[in-house]
Amino acid sequence: MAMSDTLKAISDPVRRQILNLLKEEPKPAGAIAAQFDLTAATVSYHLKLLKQAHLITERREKNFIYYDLNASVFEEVLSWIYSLGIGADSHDKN
Amino acid sequence: MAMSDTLKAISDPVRRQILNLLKEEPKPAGAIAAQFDLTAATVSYHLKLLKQAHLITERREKNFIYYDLNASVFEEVLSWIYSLGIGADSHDKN
DNA sequence: TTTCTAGTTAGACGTTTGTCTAAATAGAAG
DNA sequence: CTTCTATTTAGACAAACGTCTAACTAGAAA
Repeated sequence: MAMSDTLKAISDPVRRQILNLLKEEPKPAGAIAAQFDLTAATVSYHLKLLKQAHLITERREKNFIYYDLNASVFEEVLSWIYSLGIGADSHDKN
Repeated sequence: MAMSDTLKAISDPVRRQILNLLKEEPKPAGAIAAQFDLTAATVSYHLKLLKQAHLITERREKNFIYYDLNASVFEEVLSWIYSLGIGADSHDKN
């Protein structure tokens, strides 16, 4: 179930771009929405799906809701991809 | 465009299972379809999407069409995931 | 050439998805 | 308390998706 949710979540380009935006630091919903030619409601819908997939977490501060990336859920996806036998390229952290 | 196609393709559980089936060796469409409670037409539809995403290749032999896994297209996906800053776990080939 | 076999293509149909507008909520500020 | 700000929720809707049945195609076999 978990991996299915993760892959469904990142199958949409808007949601992938949201993750890219959160790579550096947490951002409030408004700042995220400002990067797209979409209504705040639509971006909120995408944030909800990312949250349900545990790819982001939220934290309230003043009037703002900050969203933060949680890339750890990708572990399962990586394991699956590698189980298929990936090419000889190196994607490790060294 | 390429990564989008890849992620869209693997967002469906049937298509992921097809890739799992092809991990060991190429298989004809009929043998693949036999693993699912779906019509041959439906499985053919999934094979077409996987083929368009270059996740599989096909080769005709006698009356059969053999499908073979091409996991190399995952490279781009892996690069993106790692660019998000993944956890400390090791997924390399050593 | 006719027929059989493996698989695809076409068309229909219900479900899911992504988007919008309008209304609602939570909390900050006055 | 009232109002303003940031964001979500509800409802509607078109487009995309996954599935089926029926018809078609490519090639093997007889």
